[in-house]
Amino acid sequence: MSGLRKPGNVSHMDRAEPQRRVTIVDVARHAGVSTTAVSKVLRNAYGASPAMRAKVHQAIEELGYRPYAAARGLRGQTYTIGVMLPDIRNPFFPEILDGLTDTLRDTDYHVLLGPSCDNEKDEGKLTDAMVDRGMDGLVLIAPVMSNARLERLATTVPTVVVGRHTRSARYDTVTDDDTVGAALVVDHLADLGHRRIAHIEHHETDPARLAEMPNAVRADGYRKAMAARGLTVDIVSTSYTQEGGYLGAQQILGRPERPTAIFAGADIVAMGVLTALSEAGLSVPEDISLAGYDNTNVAALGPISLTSVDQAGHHIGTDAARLLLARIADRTRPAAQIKLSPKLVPRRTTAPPRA
Amino acid sequence: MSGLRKPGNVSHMDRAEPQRRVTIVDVARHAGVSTTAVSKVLRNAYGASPAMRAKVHQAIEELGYRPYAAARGLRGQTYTIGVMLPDIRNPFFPEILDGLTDTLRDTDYHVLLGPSCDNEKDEGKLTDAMVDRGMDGLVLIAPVMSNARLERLATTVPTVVVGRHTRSARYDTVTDDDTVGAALVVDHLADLGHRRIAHIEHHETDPARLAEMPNAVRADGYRKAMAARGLTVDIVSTSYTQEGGYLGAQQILGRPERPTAIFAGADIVAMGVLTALSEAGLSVPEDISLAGYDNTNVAALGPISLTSVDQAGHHIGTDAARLLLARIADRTRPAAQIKLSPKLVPRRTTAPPRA
DNA sequence: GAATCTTTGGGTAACGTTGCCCACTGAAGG
DNA sequence: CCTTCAGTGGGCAACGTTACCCAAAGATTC
Repeated sequence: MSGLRKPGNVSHMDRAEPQRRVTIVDVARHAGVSTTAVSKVLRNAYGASPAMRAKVHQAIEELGYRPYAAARGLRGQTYTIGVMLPDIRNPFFPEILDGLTDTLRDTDYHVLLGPSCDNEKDEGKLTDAMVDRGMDGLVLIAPVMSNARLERLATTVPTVVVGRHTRSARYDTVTDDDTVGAALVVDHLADLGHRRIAHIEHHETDPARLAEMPNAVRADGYRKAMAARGLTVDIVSTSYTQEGGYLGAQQILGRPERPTAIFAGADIVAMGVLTALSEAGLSVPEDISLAGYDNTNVAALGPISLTSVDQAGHHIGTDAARLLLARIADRTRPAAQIKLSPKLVPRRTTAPPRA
Repeated sequence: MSGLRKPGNVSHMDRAEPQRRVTIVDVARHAGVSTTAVSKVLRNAYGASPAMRAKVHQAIEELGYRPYAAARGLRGQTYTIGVMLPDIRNPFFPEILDGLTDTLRDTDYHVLLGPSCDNEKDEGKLTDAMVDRGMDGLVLIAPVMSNARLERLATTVPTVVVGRHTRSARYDTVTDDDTVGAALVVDHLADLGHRRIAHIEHHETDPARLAEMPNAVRADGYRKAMAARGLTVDIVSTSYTQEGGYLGAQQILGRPERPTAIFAGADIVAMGVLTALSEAGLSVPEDISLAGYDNTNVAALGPISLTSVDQAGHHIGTDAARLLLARIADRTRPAAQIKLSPKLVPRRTTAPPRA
């Protein structure tokens, strides 16, 4: 009525909810072809001529069309990878995540992360939620759920398990040799002259998981390495968190005979230990040596400079992504087990014990 | 053939892909009612008698039915909340996340997190992906995208913006007063006797964002507080990462006249600063004072004991969740702006300058 | 006792996409 | 000239769920 209309992008900003989503039907109409044709172009399936492809691509461009993943899900694919991890605060996991996203960046897949879940119930809820959302593949980092459940899950959706020392025909695994890693630390400390080396582990009671979870295997590696050196095992069970480290250290310091070195099962645990030691007025490594595990960024921090074990998180992530893509492409392929080797990174928190 | 069959849960473990998902149709048949009825019970909608509810619930139980969120998405709801954050390594964000998940725990909603995205392009991809997956609501933490895009996004899907100092009729916001927070630090240092106080900020050039992004507002608060004290502003621009802190500190130390205090715009930045200082053989706070921002767990760590500014991340998270739920329930409700106040937490990294 | 509500239940058409099929064309092969 | 076939395009029925209807029956009102 009142003069010329502007191309419409102004008016739609002022209305409450004017925009209906652009669908494949709109694209088809705009390009003057069938929806089937558009779908074929989208999935670059067989049966679309170059001319057709061009027409459709132009229409997609002009309309700003994006396929609706929720609808695709109903047909079987959502182009979504779900990642589950035990604790978002543990700085080791971002490394793995970076490896995953770097590898997945130039595929059609998107990565979505669940919030931290450190127990079987939360894991169940999260994996259910991911399956219910039609995710195409799952990466489970150090899951604690039962093997039966893991098998069942992997039968439902392509799955890669990271960190847990299991072997299954249904899912692939990427692990780092935690037995060797623990031995690296024990040997390092023993070589420095330490005899009383305590270990703070993440508590684990389930007999099945005792042989499988990275924390349990690490503790077992410690046990074996200590035994091989003829040293007495001294384990405190808390959790792989900063608080776990703090409490574990307090427990250790409360004893009549204090160890000369502490091997924390994870860097984040070592952080808590540092707080407890500092509160107790003990200095590292003069009064007590400390080693962590994971070689996270924090370990390299100047004032901390924590001796740790590197397990190449980024590499773990890229391997996991590759395995998952392969499994999505062919669900019947034989399951692969990738096992990586850890390296010791000595820093300033470990030194010979005071004479 | 060979003896009795076990109740079937063994055999299905051995086949490749036997399980078809239990659908609403199966439940309806099993309960002897219509699918409509089941749907009503699921959504506890009007028009289902108590007897009917009981029957359906029992069938759901017996069949182990879970609604397929991907299919629900096609009808409008996925019961999924998407969270976008700039950097998963920044220990401040897990606090917000905990607040979110705690509040959402006993609702039907699930939280899914995008991988870190620190630039406009990644943000665009992630938010598109979330919209395409039919998410019911989005929480954007310190997004850098343009205001126009933010408006458009919020028109498409219920959105809460955290940290960014914008006001819009389309989305709610939760922010902390960064101007005050910066002043708290400057005043604290100035009161201790410091005159040369440098600030490491997250680089920001876009004029629109200069007034909106928490980092920019923090820098501006620093500027104003310094001016109010008659002190000379000294800003180094890097990023809110550990590396940014490291590089920023190196830049500061390379100058002819060294400041007596550094105000890092985030705790994670302060961590990098600590490394650089330690490498330069400088001790904190004897040679130089250091303050961070966010009061993360690491700041409280014994050997670090970083003076910082607390902005109650958990509280921010619960507020954001509540606002989002309210907006999902009523998309036309007036937009709310919640502004929280920061508190200074003095620790051992700040002290009077050497005389 | 007729008219009007309220309660309870179900039928059905979407939502946006894809995979299976079939139809048509023109070229190659006998 | 008739068959075969690859290439190209489209019709259509799902996928699992929900919202909008309408129908039947019982309860209430005048």
